[in-house]
Amino acid sequence: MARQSRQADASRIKSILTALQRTYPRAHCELRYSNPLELLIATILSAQCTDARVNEVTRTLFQRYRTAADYAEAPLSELEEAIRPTGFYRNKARNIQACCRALVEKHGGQVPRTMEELTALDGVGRKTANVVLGNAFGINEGIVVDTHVRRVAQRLGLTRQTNPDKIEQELMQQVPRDLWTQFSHWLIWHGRRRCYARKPDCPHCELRQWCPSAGKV
DNA sequence: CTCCCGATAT
DNA sequence: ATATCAGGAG
Repeated sequence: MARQSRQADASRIKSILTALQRTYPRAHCELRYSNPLELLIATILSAQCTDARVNEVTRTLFQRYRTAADYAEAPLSELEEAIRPTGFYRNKARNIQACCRALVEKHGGQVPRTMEELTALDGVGRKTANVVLGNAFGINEGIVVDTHVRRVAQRLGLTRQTNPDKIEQELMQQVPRDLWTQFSHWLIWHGRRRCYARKPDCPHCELRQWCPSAGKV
C-alpha cells in the first residue's frame, strides 16, 4: 500500500477531524494558569513531566511568585526547591530565571506575543511558544508537537517524519488554520485517554476506522 | 546525538 | 529492568 490519492487523504483527514471534534468537544489545556506568565512557566515545567504534577507544584509556586521580576530576583536555590518534583529542576530553574530576566529587561515584564520573541527566550522552543500563543493569546501560529501529538499523528499516518518541526509543517498543511490550537488539544487528549504510548486501547478507539495502525502497535 | 531529573507503569 | 511523562539546549 504505497499511497492513495491526494483526494482520499483530504477526505480522511476531514473524517478524523470530525471524529475528534465529536469525541473531545471540551478539549482544552490542562495546565492550570490564570495569566500568560503562569502558562509560560507551567509549560516550561511540563517537559518530561505529567501535567498533574506540574499543577501540584504551581499551586504553591504561583502564590509565591506573581511577576516576572519575582522569578528574576529569587535566589536560584529557592526556585530549584520550589519546582524540584517536576524533574530537570536545575535546568528548568535556570531557564525560568533567565527567561524572566529577559522579560523584565526587554519586554517590560510582559510575555511577548510573537513566535520569534518567544523562542528567543531561554528554555522556550516552538512547542512551548505554540502553547502560550494558542492558549493565552488565542493566536493560531502553529501546531503544538509534543510527545502525544507526535505519537498519535504518526500512528494515524498523518506524518512519517520524526523531527518535531517537520511534523508540525506536515500537520499545518493538512489541518485548517483556525483549528490548529484545537487540533493540538484533540491529539493530546487522545494520546492521554486512548492512544497510550505503551498499550494503545485500539478496541475502544473512536478513530479506529481511519487508523492504519489500529491493532498493529 | 547526549544530557538533564525522578516518579510511575509495565 | 525499562519505557514514558504537554522538551530544550549543547
